[in-house]
Amino acid sequence: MEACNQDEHHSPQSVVAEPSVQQLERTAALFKALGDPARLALLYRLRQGERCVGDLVGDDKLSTVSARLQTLLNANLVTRRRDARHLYYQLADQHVVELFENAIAHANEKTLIQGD
Amino acid sequence: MEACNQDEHHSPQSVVAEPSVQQLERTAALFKALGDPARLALLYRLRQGERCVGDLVGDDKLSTVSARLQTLLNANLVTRRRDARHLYYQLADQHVVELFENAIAHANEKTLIQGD
DNA sequence: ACGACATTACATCGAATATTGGAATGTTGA
DNA sequence: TCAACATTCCAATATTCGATGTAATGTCGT
Repeated sequence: MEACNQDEHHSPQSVVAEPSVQQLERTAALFKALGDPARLALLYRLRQGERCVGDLVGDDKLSTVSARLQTLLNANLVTRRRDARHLYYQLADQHVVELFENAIAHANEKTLIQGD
Repeated sequence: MEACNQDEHHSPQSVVAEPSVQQLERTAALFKALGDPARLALLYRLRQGERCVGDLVGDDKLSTVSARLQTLLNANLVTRRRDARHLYYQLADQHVVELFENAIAHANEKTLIQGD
């Protein structure tokens, strides 16, 4: 069995320094939260500014949207503040937008061949 | 009910131009594939160069690792080439590394408070 | 073509996750 | 404090996902 070591370049560029198990888990959790079209759509709408839950309810149930926002909140992708009876959600930071756009770019790039 | 439009800044910066449903789905699929510690660990190991499946089997079953690689392949995160009986997997592009590192950075940044 | 080996494909099962209705919580204005 | 409203919490159900054993595929050397 074992017999195909390649070991090409020991690139010391782009150093992340051995991600720990915890780091991997956190990062995976972050990606997992991003891994749903409905949640991505929410994030996208939040790019235009903060919104309260009621504003974000489309055809979905309120509790559904609330749960999605909760997921994004747990992943630190959004923050929220209360104003009167409303809870306003907002993107956590510009970082998120970048991740988002990078991913869309990558996703498009890699699927050009297969036509849209 | 409906009554809390905010509409802050119509930021024309960072333009992704209305992601279509398909784009959202693809992007979500990409993130979903990244949303697992074991798969991230595989990607991390592939940063050092291409590896065949046998080399990547740790304590896990071969079929398990193969399935993970398949998931990454479907998401266009890795490519593979055949050499004799071995299939060598490789990161699809530098894009992937960037996404990965951005995410780790974000994940760390956002959890500093809670101690490691 | 045959036997050995590397890897994938399929089917299954248990675990994790999403959706949703309804009850509970918190906030406001009177 | 009470009524109305915005949102979350909880529990049940439905769906999706990951790990894995086994069968199948593909490749090599002879």
